[in-house]
Amino acid sequence: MEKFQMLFPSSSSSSSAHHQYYDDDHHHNSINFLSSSSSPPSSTSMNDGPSMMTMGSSAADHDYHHHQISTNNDDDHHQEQVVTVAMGPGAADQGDGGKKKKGEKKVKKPRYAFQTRSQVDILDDGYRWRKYGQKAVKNNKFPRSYYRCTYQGCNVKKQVQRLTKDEGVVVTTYEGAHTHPIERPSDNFEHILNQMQIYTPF
DNA sequence: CGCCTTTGACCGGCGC
DNA sequence: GCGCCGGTCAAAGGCG
Repeated sequence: MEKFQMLFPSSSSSSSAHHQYYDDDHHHNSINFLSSSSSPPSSTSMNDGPSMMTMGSSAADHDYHHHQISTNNDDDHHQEQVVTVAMGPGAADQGDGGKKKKGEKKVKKPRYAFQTRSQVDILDDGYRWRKYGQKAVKNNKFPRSYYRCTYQGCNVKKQVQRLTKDEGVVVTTYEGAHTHPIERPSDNFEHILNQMQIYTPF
């Protein structure tokens, strides 16, 4: 998959983005915002990379944690304000997303990944998610969780995984884009997500 | 009672 | 062809 590093619009200068990342597989027009020298992308394949995150609803409500976006690269810096975003070609999901009906070729769906520093795995983005799986990940002691948006007709999926090396870092990978309004207004994390979508060439 | 998590089984792709 | 591996299904139970 392709990965890009993007700096969240923390407010001020967004101009200094020079991309040092590249997209692995397919280069489609995507965005890479990189700020400051961040580390190299997750070195290897997706094994250590993406994980699933939950944006669940009820669980996270009671106690909020502030998640700050940061970069991790399991090596050096784990406290930058950079987000790694993987973006693919536009859309993806809904029409055939991952499921192929007879004779259809599988289509790669774009994935959007970012890392956050948070004590809880579950970030609430305002959508409702239902967990449908959990698997152990190689090289990681923490399992990866798989979630799906419960909105009817919305096939957006999400994965969340915590890094072994830096327990404070949670990697969230989204697959597809929501085509319906957010069900529950939450904190401004939602806005960040929205901006990501704006940047996306859909 | 409805919605959600849990968990092992299952499946398709890929490498050997 | 077999086994690994990442991803998904579905039954059963939990919780508000």
